[in-house]
Amino acid sequence: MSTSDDIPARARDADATRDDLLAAARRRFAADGYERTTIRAVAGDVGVDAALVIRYFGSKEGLFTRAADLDLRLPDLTGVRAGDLSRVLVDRFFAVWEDDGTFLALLRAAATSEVAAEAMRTVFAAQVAPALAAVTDDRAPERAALVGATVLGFALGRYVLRLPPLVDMTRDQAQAWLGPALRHYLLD
Amino acid sequence: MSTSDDIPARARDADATRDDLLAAARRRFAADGYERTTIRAVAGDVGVDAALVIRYFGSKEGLFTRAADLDLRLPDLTGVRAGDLSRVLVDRFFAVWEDDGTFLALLRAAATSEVAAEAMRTVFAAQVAPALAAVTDDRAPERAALVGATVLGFALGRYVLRLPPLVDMTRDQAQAWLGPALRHYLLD
DNA sequence: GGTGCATGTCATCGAGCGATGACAGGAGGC
DNA sequence: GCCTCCTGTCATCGCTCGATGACATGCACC
Repeated sequence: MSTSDDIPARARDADATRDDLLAAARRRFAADGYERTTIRAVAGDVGVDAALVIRYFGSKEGLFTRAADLDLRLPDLTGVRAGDLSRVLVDRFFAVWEDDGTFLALLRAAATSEVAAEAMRTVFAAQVAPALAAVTDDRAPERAALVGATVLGFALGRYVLRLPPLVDMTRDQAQAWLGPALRHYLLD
Repeated sequence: MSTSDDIPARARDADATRDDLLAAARRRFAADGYERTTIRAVAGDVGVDAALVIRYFGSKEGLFTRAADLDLRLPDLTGVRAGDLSRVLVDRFFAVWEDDGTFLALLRAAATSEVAAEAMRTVFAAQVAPALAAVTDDRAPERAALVGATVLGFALGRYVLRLPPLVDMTRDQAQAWLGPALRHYLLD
């Protein structure tokens, strides 16, 4: 009896535990934001003691930094025809926002945390602006920022504020609405 | 000596104190977000004991609700020519965002607080959608949400994330960029 | 000029947080 | 079979926060 009803016997594998903690942290940061997310809750989700999180990531901020380390995997836009640009970008948008909580965690946290805001600026400078520079003639940083603001505004409305018209919108409808706006920012 | 070096002798005026507390709360909520704003800090800004805040507003959430009670003062758009619409809206945008911290407080808080998100939804339903319904033929809620997402995205990038290209933009430049996008959302 | 209520203060509680350091236990090397 | 790290736990600290209720103070009114 003492051996048969044990907890599923979590393997003593530090790497796996670290990955589980990062996944749980992303979910919590995305759902609750930075301040309301507690180390105890993240550890509890994984079934581990809170002190272990500190040991692995040093501090709550260290955990967040690792959990919000984010890669948009924007494709190379060189050679993509102007008419297809917005379609590619909106597709990418949904992949990033709906299949993984990382970006939502970063957005929620960025509203109140300067480190998160800085991380967001870095994403723009290192990923968005270079990708868009391949398809614009001039003012690439400005265009990238406007495209980013559009995308972030839509994500804010749909996933954070949950404005009903945006929540109910299908991907195709979003495509149809956002497409012309993105084309304007990229090409006009 | 005991009477000459007193503190400026705050008058015992409950209404004035309440107003001061609300103004201080707006500044704190706008700068720090909901969780990082403490009742003690707000009371300290006004030079008053924290217990008084509870007495006047019941709780931290009560204080926030009152501080974030917000009026966009959108003008009546009936009869405004299509070509002037976006100009009117962007002008209003800057008035709301740069002259008063209320909306910024609401945005920052909405990222992590459900009550704040609900307040934001109410602003859309009660103020933005009706105002825009006067100038659109159909799908007014959808158009209002898209206009709102545009405006919120721009504000997020400029005031919260402080993306350099958006921070450096003049009102006229913002006008020129956002205008066609807003026209698209309103009229296409 | 004293009395009573409105205004504001003080001391304190209980809870939850991040973080620390000492300890336990299992797996692998000799 | 024992020793030794690596992995994870436990007890606890120190702090801050929101909130409460008893107390002090000043103004208005009679």
